[in-house]
Amino acid sequence: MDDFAQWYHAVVRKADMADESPVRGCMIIKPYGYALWEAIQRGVDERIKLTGHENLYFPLFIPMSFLQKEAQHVEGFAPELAVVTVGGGEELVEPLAVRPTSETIIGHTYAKWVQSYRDLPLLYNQWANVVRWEKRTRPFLRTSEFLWQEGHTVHRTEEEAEAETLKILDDVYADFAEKELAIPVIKGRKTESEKFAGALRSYSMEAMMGDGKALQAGTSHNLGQNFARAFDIQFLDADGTRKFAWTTSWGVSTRLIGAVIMVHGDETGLKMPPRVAPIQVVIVPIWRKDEERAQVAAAVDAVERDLRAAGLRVRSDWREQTPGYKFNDWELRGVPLRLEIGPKDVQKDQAVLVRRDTRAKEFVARGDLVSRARALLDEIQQALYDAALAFRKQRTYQAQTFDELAARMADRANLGFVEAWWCGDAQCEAEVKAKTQATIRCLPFERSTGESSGTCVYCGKDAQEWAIFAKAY
RNA sequence: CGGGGUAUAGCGCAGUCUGGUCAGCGCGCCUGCUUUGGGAGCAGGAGGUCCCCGGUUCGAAUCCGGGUACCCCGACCA
Repeated sequence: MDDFAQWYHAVVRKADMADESPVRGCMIIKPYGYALWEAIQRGVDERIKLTGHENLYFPLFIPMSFLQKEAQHVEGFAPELAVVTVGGGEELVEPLAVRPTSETIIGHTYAKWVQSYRDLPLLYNQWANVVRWEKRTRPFLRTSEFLWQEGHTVHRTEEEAEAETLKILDDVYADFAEKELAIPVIKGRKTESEKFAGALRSYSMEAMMGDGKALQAGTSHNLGQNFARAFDIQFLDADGTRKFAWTTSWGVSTRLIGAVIMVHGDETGLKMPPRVAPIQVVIVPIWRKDEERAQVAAAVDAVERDLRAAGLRVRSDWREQTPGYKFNDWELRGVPLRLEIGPKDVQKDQAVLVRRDTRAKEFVARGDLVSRARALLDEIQQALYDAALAFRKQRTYQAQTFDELAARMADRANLGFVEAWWCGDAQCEAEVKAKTQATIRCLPFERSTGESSGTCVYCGKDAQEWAIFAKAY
């Protein structure tokens, strides 16, 4: 794991998650990777709906003029736009941008849908692909085209919009990341320089990867009235006056797949969190002679049926390779539980269960298999979370001075998060970034300090902001 | 967009300096037999625009010129 970047690429390829595409910066998501994405979609979509939102779909193409209506927004996205100028062999009167995100086209439409305070709130979400022309890409972490969901809501008051923004971060994103992906996250507010182009305030959940770098795993933005003003989203309030609405937007993407890989993986390969694992239990049959194969096959079929009936995602591997090959192969793919059945097991009416995370092996009586498998999957889910949290704690430091901060960021082998006071000045933030490559990932809601103020890690002046500095993906 | 590097079989590479048995190796793939509780063995086999264009030469993967693509480092990254 010395070269984390190399390890990451190798795992993505060997675990059969993705393939390279003929188009620069784009990727082909293969079935095993896409199955993980589908599990992510299920978990996130369920929570989005439980919090009162509905799905809809907006077009891929956005008139260029729309993007230009919000000054900061266009400034933020202009460099990475893909633009269509020809359609049907003819030059377009107005070029169409391939959506980098849909605030503008949705804002344009919401202006028509919102007339009265009785129309509010509007709580919609879409699952879509977006395109951002990136200079440097990495599978799942940053690709020119990626899949995501983007929620876009409209509210009557600032308080309501703020509450929505935070609810998504807490009840949808962080809840999903921690309970399903077994990834502990730090929730917090983005600084002015790190916030979404056009937002009033941005919030994010940050996770620590296996190399100590931070990954923004989900963001939620209170857009204030910026887009409402740009697109004229107004409503007649109960008091008879016309007011600009308050909007929010929020998203998680296929980047979460990269997070799963980088948080849980080890020298052997992936470790899929059981709750989202495309395959939770893989059955490897073992036999020598033909009559053994027949007996083993009967046992495997019966076990497979039972596990499936219990709601588990199971696959039996009848490929011609040797058992040893299959063990390694499924460990590389991160399947949480392996179940072996051979002639000896058939005779004893048992099976062998092996955990991917600890490789602990146990013999389980045929009748106890389902309950034992379930229990082990729960244990693995918890163990992955615990290990990730322990790692993050071990790699989280505090710094009083810039020298301490810089030293931490220079220590590659022990890279991690550094917590420190910050005066709030963007200049200090920029200087730290220029000198150490570390950025303020967020101003965490939960502070690991009892003090309410201190001195800025860079300039030494009075500081009220407790910040998390880290190198980021 | 700056600095460096690479391009030869599906993947990873050798060969290039010094032009001529250099179209090669490992893995993978196909066929057969033997195997199978931690990455099997043997035998046979398929697979190439040596990135592209042009030049030098009797002869170019190899030398020269131009182009393209990709990788690494930096800058950028809502």
